[in-house]
Amino acid sequence: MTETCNCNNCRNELCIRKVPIFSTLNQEDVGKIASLINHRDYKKGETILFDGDYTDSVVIINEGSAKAYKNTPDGREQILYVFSEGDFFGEQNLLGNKTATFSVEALQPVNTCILSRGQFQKLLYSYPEIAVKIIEELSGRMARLETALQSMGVRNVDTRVGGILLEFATKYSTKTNEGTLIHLPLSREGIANYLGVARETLSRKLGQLENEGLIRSVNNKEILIPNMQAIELLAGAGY
Amino acid sequence: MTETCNCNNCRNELCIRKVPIFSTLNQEDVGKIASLINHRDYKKGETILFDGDYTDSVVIINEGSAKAYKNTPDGREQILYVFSEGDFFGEQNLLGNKTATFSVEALQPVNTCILSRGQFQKLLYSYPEIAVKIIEELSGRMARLETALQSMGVRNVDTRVGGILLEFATKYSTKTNEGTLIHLPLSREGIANYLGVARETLSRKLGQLENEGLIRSVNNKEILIPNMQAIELLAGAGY
DNA sequence: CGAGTCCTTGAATACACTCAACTGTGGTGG
DNA sequence: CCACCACAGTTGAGTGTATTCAAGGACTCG
Repeated sequence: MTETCNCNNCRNELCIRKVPIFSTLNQEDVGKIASLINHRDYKKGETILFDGDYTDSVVIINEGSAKAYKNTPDGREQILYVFSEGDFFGEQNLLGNKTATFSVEALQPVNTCILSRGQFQKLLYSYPEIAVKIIEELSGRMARLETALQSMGVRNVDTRVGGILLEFATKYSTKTNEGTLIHLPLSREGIANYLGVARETLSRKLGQLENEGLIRSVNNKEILIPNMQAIELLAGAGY
Repeated sequence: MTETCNCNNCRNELCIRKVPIFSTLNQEDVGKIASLINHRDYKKGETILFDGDYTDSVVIINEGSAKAYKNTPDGREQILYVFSEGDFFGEQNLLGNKTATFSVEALQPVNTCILSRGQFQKLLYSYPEIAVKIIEELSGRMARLETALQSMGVRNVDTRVGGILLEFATKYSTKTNEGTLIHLPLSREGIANYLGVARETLSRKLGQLENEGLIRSVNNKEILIPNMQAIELLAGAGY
């Protein structure tokens, strides 16, 4: 049980090790939990969870990334989260027989670890530290939502674009000698749906920022930021 | 310890009994926790927590209501939550030495129960069911935030106004023979800051809804909704 | 290389915002 | 008890900015 090999159990251990909420567990406990895990793969564009569906499992992203979104009454799609390795969802069903409050769709090929509600519940009672980790994780996620809500309230769209560049810079960037290179997790349309603006508006704003020299659009998946402070100023102080 | 009286401990027990997260505890445990609690009162308009301040305590609203908000870069105030009896905040500081991510201001005279971070942490490890309750509570709060975010993404302001009327109707209303009477927890300006629109815009929209017969503004603190389904339609389907 | 999808650019429109004046309301003090 | 003041809310007019609709350009993937 404690040796590394290619059996399902050990593959599952690798899966668990990636997830922050299990980071406090010792090897033995990891092994126990590993045996409870199921896996499922999804292709890019496939829907992992449908808004409104009943579900009784907690899903952990083991590999790849996914977007969580709600469809608005006026036919748009409001993106709420971009999940990547180690993120989980479905915890809202922990107690009652609740239905999903958003849809989740794979942005890339995704591999998931699945725990049933019952198993997950038992874990929480056996390992209070996991519950605390989850509270910590949820708190962080709420802080992000709160910031997003604040941002949506800002009239000035430039500020909001700056805000999302900052957010992406902290999560999806590498440093180069030309500046910070952001690897966009979403398409332009996706970013627009995350910001809650029209695709075209985002396009115009990014074009404008490029003209002003604040960003350099390397390709559709990468944006280079020569001077991060200028973006911070944009996001913070507005115009 | 288990007898009802007017001593501080027993007053604290009453306080605990109001809070859903402690609802699973037996009398003895309630007594133990009661001895850990401190109290503090706030006048209407007083700030209970300042955004950015360091704080090491979890605050539970025992009586009254309060708004949680962030100031936006463009000088507005974006309301995130309306807390009332039994709600708590400060749990984001559970683990690290974090600072507050929003301000909280009393909307009415408020009485709070205060637990220090250390005490609260111990509770979580001693009573896993409290942790589970908190996860449940946070999940609910996240669902609300997610819905709010979705709502903010909707262009049509009528829809958003309808949405907030529905939300208030579920939390702050009484049934009368004329329809559903909503007791507004916020002023017009507050509602506007909750929706992320200008005060004047909200005023116009409410006036319009009143002309159409969908609502009746009884006074600045109460709105009567004769036909709730019409509001649901407004919030759901847009125009 | 071609088809489809995603992205950009342009022009016109609509909608909420801003600024400003006015009305109502609640509270204080003479 | 009424006059006054401060504040919250409403209403009006004009402006700005993002949206919409439409067309053209540029990727990406087979």
